[in-house]
Amino acid sequence: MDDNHLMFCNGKQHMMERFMEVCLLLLLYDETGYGYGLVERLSFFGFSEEQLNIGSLYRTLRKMENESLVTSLWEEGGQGPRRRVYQITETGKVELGRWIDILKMRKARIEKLIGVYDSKTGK
Amino acid sequence: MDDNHLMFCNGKQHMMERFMEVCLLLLLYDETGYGYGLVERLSFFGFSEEQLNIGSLYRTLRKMENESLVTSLWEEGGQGPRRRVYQITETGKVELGRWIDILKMRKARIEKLIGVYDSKTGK
DNA sequence: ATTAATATATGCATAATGCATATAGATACC
DNA sequence: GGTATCTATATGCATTATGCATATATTAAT
Repeated sequence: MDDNHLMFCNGKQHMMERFMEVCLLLLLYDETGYGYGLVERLSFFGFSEEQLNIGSLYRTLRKMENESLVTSLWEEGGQGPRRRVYQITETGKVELGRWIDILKMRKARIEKLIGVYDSKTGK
Repeated sequence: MDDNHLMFCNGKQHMMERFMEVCLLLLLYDETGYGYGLVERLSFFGFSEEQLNIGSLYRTLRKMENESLVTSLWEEGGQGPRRRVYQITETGKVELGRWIDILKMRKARIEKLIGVYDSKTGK
């Protein structure tokens, strides 16, 4: 069972975009980024480039801007198509901190569940 | 910040029902259960009884039955209103095993993300 | 010219999910 | 006997999440 398959259960994908949001906040924490370029940087967090839904990525970024977690501006004078460059806000950093707390709790709950599973299946 | 609050970010709740599904499969792994009674047993996995959406619980159980992960029958001769009692299927046990794999990977990704956060914020 | 790569964005359908509400039997209490 | 409460299951509605397909435009390569 490869990593890609592990993101699925019952033929459906689950809960990628919200985790993506946290990864994006973290990637933007200390440097700016633009949609297409963030694809590569997201792969570090387990989003394979083939599997990643680029439409979701753009929509997530715009939604985050709408919630004032990031700001964006069109890059000046680069070659190639224009890039919308995103920067995290203070609100975004606070939100990231909240997400970290949530993820720590979620991790604890997962560990608890796995512990029960192992005890029931004798592993 | 209490546990309840930790389930929220930006005023919205996230991703409870799918995790609930895995908890339900695990709770039904070695004994049967019915909706209302499972509320209490779910609290072990961090679902507080006040906060838990009972409507979601029933819908999740019916959906799981629809997917052949569990079967149900009306309990015979108990006192009080009738109970729809659920039992896990072999399919459900296989599905639970798949979910455990997914949760292990998700846990690893969370740990990775927290590691990066800590390194960026100097904790 | 045509194709491919880079780059951003929207439309549509389905699933997830909180909140409110409906239904109904059993029990307690006055 | 009537009423409130607890137990128990279920549905309707609105919003959000999310995959898939598609549209648009610039630049580079052939």
